[in-house]
Amino acid sequence: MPELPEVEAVCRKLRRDAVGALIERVIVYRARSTHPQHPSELERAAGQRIESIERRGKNILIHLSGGLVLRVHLRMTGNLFVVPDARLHSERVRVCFALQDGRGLVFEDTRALGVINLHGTEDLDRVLSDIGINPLTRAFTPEWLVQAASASKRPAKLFLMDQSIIAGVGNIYAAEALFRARIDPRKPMNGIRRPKLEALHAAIVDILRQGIKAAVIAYSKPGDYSDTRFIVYDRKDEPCNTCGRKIQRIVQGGRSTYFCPGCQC
DNA sequence: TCGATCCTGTAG
DNA sequence: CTACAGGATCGA
Repeated sequence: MPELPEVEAVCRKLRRDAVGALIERVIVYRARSTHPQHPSELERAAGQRIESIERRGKNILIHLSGGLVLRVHLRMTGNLFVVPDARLHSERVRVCFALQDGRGLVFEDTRALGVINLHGTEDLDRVLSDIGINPLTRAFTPEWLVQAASASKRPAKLFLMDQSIIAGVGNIYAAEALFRARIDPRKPMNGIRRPKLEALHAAIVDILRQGIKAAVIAYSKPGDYSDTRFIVYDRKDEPCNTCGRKIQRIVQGGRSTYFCPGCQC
């Protein structure tokens, strides 16, 4: 489920629902979800108030009183939201923060690959020191991308998905941005010419912004948010909207890459 | 730079 | 049954 746009949607909802709430009790149902910390570490959040919500790439940072920060990574199937009654939630909930008003902030995660940790402000910086540029800030310019590209000979798709370069782009939006910019996902980054990189820059920003809009709407409704269709992602053997050739699926870095062999060459 | 690994669920 | 899933980390 979550790449930058979906994580951003989760954060916006939490700002509305969770900020100001007092954490009364922490219940860890699945010890490994706090890896590498011991579940008891999380219990230090009890008695603290939720002051603000921040997003760094795909990380959700919940700033608490007392200088503590909860860091949540949703990985593949995680979700984080407030339920009206802390005692009533699904069996997929790995951690529950019981709030003083009776509600619950729950970390739900079907595949249980997600992680939730508690940090002091010092070691938070250390944990996040490897995070790349925020593609939705003014620092992310075409010039920045040209520079970064010149320093990497990795295939374009893997470059985009590297969280230490650009923070937040994942498998779907990488594929979509490359299609929009008509770049072959296998092409070494340092071999892509400036006009293409400028197009890629615009595509990344556009697609993420549009993704946030869609995700905010999807997350505001109950139920299923996986009904969105994409231009190339998950469209193996379907005809390209632009040229009609069949979308191809290849594997890069152990992940599926979808692209149009006609448009992206 | 691979491949395995952490997990559960769904589609074919 | 197998393949694959919107992520990241680890060791070879």
